[in-house]
Amino acid sequence: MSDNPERSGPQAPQEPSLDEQIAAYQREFRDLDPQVEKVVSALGRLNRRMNVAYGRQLADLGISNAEWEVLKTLVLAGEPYRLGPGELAKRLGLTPAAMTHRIDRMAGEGLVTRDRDENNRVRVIVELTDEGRSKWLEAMRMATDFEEELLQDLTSDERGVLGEVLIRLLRRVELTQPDAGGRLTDLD
Amino acid sequence: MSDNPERSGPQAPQEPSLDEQIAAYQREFRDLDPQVEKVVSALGRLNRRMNVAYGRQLADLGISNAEWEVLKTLVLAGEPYRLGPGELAKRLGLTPAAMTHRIDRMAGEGLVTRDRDENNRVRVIVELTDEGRSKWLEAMRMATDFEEELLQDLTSDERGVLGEVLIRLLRRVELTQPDAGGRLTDLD
DNA sequence: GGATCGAACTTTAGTGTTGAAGTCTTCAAG
DNA sequence: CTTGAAGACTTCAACACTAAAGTTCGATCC
Repeated sequence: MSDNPERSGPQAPQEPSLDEQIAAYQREFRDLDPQVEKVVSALGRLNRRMNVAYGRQLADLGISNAEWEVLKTLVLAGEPYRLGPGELAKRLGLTPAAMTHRIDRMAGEGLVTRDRDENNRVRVIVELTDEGRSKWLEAMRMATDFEEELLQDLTSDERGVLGEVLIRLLRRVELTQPDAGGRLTDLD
Repeated sequence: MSDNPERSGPQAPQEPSLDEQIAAYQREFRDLDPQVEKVVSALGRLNRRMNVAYGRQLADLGISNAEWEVLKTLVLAGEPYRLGPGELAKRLGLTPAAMTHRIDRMAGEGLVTRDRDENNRVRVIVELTDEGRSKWLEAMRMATDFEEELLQDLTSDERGVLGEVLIRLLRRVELTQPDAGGRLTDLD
């Protein structure tokens, strides 16, 4: 029972402590495995906190979480950092309509350009600008610094094990919930 | 660099495999620790997948992720399952305005009631109905079944360790990002 | 070579959220 | 008692997203 993760909004929710919450669940719902609940709750809570943190840092750079996602996707596509709106929408899990508007904004801010494909005038090509790429770089530096800091208390062994366990869980979810064609889907 | 978690929407994004993604990041960004990146990416991806799964199951019950959050919060408040809109908004991390509308809907669906406090007519009391409570119960059963299934490949030891590690990370985030008054904030 | 189908994107209508302004009640002064 | 100030919620305007309808270009068929 994880909270809605889509909220990387302004303020973090003010919630009871994890232990209090689990105790409350046990009170209201008899057959609850506290160990499972602890893992699931911590996972969700951690994620929400991290997203609030990312959102703040990105805001300092003058970009939104949504824009950051688009920049990331274009960079991951590799040189020459071009994708069509439809492809972007698919990779981001958005509708094409939402993509149109998001690209409008980002083109207005100079983060990307939007042009007709000369070879096929139905298609549109979205391309990262130099400014977009350097914003991505700045954001990436902030993100990796934050992530290093987050994991600083874990030994290298612990990090390795944690990564492996999470990937096992990810595989399990993808088995249970065949969404994305069976590939391990993105996360960062 | 986690994706925006607030999207528990309809379709999961179609992303490259985790390994492909990390390889691409290393190509574009030299000083990246693959181990850290793996943990962070898996964490975010897992969370998004889980939220899509929750969203689907809740949709089968006829409630949205947003409604589920409200039901959870009221149940966690304990008997008599009453809270004001302001308090609900705080616990859910929403603005009071959003809360007003959400309560409108849910009251219309019979999941909660909304009444003026007789002792202080400025205040409003939102109370879970029997229907709301039973929806919560159904959802809770589905959620816990899903969570058991998710963790089925992990031994009890592994679950315990995973929970502890996640809580350490949660503490670290809360140190770094003083949002919620220093308490371990909610997650499920 | 004109009609039809399909693909790729945009536009429109409806929903949900935020931030700011507004309303109503209570409490405290004068 | 009436004025002022604060608190709790609601309303309003703006924005972002979804689902569905619309537009435009390209390819295929006859």
